[in-house]
Amino acid sequence: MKPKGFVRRTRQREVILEVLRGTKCHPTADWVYQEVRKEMPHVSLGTIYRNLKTLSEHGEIQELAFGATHSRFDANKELHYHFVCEECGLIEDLDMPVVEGLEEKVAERGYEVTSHRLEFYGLCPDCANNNSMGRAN
Amino acid sequence: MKPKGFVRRTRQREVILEVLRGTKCHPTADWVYQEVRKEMPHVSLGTIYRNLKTLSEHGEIQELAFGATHSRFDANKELHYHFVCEECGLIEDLDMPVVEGLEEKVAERGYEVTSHRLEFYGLCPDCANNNSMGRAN
DNA sequence: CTCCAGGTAATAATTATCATGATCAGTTCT
DNA sequence: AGAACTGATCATGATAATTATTACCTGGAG
Repeated sequence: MKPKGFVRRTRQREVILEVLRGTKCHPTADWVYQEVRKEMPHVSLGTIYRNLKTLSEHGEIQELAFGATHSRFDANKELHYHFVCEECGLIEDLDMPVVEGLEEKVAERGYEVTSHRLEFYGLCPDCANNNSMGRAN
Repeated sequence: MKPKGFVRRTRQREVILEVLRGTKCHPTADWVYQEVRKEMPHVSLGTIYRNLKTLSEHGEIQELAFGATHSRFDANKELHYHFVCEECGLIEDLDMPVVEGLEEKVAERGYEVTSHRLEFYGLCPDCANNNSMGRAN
């Protein structure tokens, strides 16, 4: 969140952004690593982590922490909400409008609000069906 | 979330719950460990983790992941929202009412919603003041 | 006789380190 | 002006180190 001076323009940064923008899923650092390697077999995992952090500090992408285990990244800079399926782990963007007036309500309590996050948990349409009839696994 | 058979009632589990219920902050596993050790110097960190997981699976506590680094736990079982200060790391419960109709809106899209999470990010009242006048650090 | 605690070893994700190589703004040469 | 040179810095790749968490196993309590 703190744009430090200048960001040098490098090939690996470009590829990482490309990869992120080219997917609708919300990949982990390792997934990005595997993808970038297809185009650039010698990238280092450290470079992936370093750039993902840099990019999110500069607001080019969002870093999301759903489980505690690993972060996920999203090239969609706009504020939007997510659904997390507790069965299959799917994470999807929700095409619902941003709830208005939320941040104002919190600001009234003395906080200086810069953003908010909203996530829903449950079963995605697929898992909901498979579960209602006899057991998926 | 899946109550498996029976939970044996042990002293360490009691102390862990006591500790969690006796704080308004949202401690990490390690913090809980330190606290429990004051009363029970021989607890194992593994026991802390095992019980925190068991307790949250049984709905006695909530497990929260704010940053990606480590989980935090909350003895408050009721649905409520949080504020995270990006300056000092403070995490606080917000005493604002649960937003109605949210989960229904998502359910209309085919999902089976069981819960949701809402978090606000920004500066807490203290940090907001220190920052507006000349620099805290 | 099952479940749980302690202790330790093992994983998994992420971050730090460090020598080498790439990138950039300015300067000189033509 | 524009091409080539230069030094300062920032980024990369490879690996080691941390950190948080989980797995394993043996013995003991309910």
